[in-house]
Amino acid sequence: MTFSVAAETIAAAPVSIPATVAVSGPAAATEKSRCAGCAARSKGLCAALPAEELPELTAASRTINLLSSTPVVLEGAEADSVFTVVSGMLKLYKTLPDGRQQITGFATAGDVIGLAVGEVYAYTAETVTASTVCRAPRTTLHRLMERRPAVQGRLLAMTSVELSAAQDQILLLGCKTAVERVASFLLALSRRSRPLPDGSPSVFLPMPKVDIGAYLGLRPETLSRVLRKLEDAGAITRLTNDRIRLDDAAALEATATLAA
Amino acid sequence: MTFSVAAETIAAAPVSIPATVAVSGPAAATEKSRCAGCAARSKGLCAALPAEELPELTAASRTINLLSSTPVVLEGAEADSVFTVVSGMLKLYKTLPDGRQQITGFATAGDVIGLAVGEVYAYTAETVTASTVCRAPRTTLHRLMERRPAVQGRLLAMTSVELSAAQDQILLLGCKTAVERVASFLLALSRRSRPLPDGSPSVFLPMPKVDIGAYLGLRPETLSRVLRKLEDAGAITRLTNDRIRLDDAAALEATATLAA
DNA sequence: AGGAACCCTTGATCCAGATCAGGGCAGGCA
DNA sequence: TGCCTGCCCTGATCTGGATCAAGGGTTCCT
Repeated sequence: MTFSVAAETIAAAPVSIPATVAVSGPAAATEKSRCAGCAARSKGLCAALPAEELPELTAASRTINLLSSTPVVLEGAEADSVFTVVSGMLKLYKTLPDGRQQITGFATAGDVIGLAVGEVYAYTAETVTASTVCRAPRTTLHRLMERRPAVQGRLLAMTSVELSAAQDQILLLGCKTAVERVASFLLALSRRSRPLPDGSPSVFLPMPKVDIGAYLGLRPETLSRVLRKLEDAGAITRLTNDRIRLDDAAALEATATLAA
Repeated sequence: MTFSVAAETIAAAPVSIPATVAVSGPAAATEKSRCAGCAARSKGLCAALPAEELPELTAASRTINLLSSTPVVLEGAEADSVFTVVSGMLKLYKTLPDGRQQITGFATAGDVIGLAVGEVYAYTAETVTASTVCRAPRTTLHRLMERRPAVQGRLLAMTSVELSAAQDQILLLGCKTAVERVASFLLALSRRSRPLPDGSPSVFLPMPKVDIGAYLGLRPETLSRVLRKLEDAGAITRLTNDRIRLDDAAALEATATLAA
């Protein structure tokens, strides 16, 4: 069963899946174009859309509010929809038959989820925090791409950036030690988030430690020990469980052994 | 220094780089369109080109024959050209400051090398065997994409496939054991090569063992031990140093623990 | 308030694969 | 012909991170 069924039939959703909080689709969209006011309008694929395409997209898409730990797409399921993250955070992962999981990435506002090469999704996507996503049929995306080369160009650019990030992750997993992996991860995240009021860079880690470990190819125990070591060395401070301040970014850079 | 300089000025090439054997470009192309008869005409990006675009591409591109162990693009160098592999095999790798190398992939006929997100190449590409590649200016590719959406679509498709492969590699590096990695690698390669005359699948491994190790995140000693274990178990036979026959693909599938 | 279910952290021990070391073989060159 | 340089294989040992085990904190539910 794909999540989309649950999204549209809230009452019938199995209790094992946390309930959708709200859905707004064609029925709820009394305004001319819900997309025009969307928080993700200027991000991801939608940034490549001229205003005149919005009404059709509004008609074809649905905005879905999700609690945390809710699957959005399932690895191996028929890939009939694509999703844009409006807010929140999701984890994308692949699973081996015996249950081992590898997180391939985290998706935030503007990221597109569910693009598939073949007929089925290549990974599972699940919310880490309460999130809002926008679902559109795959066919709508294809039609938009045919009509608007800019959309295809934008998708190519986004895919290329993702590919580059995936190759960086291959380097991390294939070559780097535990400390190097964690330092690289913290620095990469800090580049995408704004610094604290006092100017020092920080990172927000809403996901459990076991997920960060599954992303970095480490066990949560190892992650915990590495963070402690970095904290003892004065490179970071753990402000709360989900917020880390980078006190010595230069030291982190040095231990991250970034690619030339 | 980028390789392109060496390619066009053979006599001036430093001796440390094995010499280019032959170059055919505008000066050598007396025929109407060299591209029309190219071995890679039906592959990769060129497959998306209508015949009427070929003369311009022929005029803008150069075919380059290379000995083995010759760099084609260098990580960090200005990304002014893109290359299509016509024949042979190249390895693509990233390097850490201390010299550790991670091979992110091997490129064969039809593969495109040198696409960059930013201004510089994200990896080094170097021939593993004697190879023929075709070089074109990045601007030519951009012009073709603007004029022919099909080219952009093909590039998007190729990039998406590469991204999917990269995510499989992330799963391999993050989760799998040494035996599982080697079994997955052999099976993946066997799917792309034709079986032996007797019908059994086989793989051709022209690259040194240390390169296969650098691709799988293993030391060559470990790779050697794993291959011996698989051979003792009757799953494979090492016919020559660079050719392995898969005697029991089902057993390999089982040990590869492929993703669901 | 009690307690159940998670997380996170730390300590002790284990092991898969890295590292170190040495020997054999094939191809290239003087 | 004989040396030399890579590459490959195998054995011995080491170690970084996994695994096993246990305690404490927080949140949510009853």
